[in-house]
Amino acid sequence: MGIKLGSIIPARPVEIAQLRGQRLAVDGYNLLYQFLASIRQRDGMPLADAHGHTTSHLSGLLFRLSALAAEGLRFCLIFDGKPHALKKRVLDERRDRKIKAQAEWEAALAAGDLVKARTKAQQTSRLTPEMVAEAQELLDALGLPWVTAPSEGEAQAAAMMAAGVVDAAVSQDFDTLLFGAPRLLRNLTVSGRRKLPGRQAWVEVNPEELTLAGAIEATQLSHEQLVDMAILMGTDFNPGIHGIGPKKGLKLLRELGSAEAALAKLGHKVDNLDELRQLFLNHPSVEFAPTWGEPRRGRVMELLCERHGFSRARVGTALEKFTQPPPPMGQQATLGDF
DNA sequence: CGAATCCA
DNA sequence: TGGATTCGG
Repeated sequence: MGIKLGSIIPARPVEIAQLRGQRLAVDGYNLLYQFLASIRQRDGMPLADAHGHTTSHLSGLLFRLSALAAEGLRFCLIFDGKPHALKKRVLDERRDRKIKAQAEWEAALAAGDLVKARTKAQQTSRLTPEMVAEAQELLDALGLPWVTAPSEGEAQAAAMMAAGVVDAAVSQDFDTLLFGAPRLLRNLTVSGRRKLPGRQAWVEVNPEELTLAGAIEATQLSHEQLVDMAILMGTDFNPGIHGIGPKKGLKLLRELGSAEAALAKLGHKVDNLDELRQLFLNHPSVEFAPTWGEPRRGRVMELLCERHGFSRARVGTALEKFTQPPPPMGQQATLGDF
């Protein structure tokens, strides 16, 4: 899930139109998980085909990527590889939360509380290897490149940006910046206003851009010091110091300059400090230069329509968006322009 | 979630 | 017509 850095790192809103022509490295699990959690029916069940196989992730992937491809954005998906042994604690916690949510979902359904049921159902979301494999098959059929990282996908995306083969990383997690990605896009969706499942409430979710340079300027900390601050707060690889969040973490690093100094002052010890630092500053990655191709209509139709019962008309409309030229730059044409 | 549809 | 609601699989 990553680190809570939203309060101390500046974000600037970006328009989709400003991203035309850019190559974006998307955190694949992050994206599929969001679809799996959010594309659900009122009782909380995900979309499924006639055989009961979940299709929310495929629906989300096709319609999100086609809508953004129509705006001229190009995507490369990055999937996590083998998690580091130190991530076990986080993964175990995640699994336990899902088991608990499963029971609460069933209880809410039995009590007839559909709103609560949906919320709990979302928390049970689990991406299976089959779902990931089918999403990758869809990407192949769409002509979109993807790569599996040796370990953390966010580090792979950062390395690809450094190599100049993509222009930005797309993820909800701030960790991407700690892995050294110069530029991170969050909330990259099509529509702005989003209704909360509860009741009469909406939230604005607009795409925003964060940069490592912006984080460094705002905090007056180096990249290495930002990593030290995160280690004090707790990361996916270490539990952190109880009571240290973004505010105190920033203050400590500003005043003392390093995790060692901060730990000494707090009377705490982190045995594997250097190993933790290296996980962010020198994470393994592979060389990968993405290339983009045309969608193979037959393959997409076979996968989505024949195998999973998607509407041929809806899939056809989505496919056209990959080949249609993007609208011209600048403000949208209105009737007044004619 | 995005697309399609509904309706003041 | 566009904001709210429902559908999709």
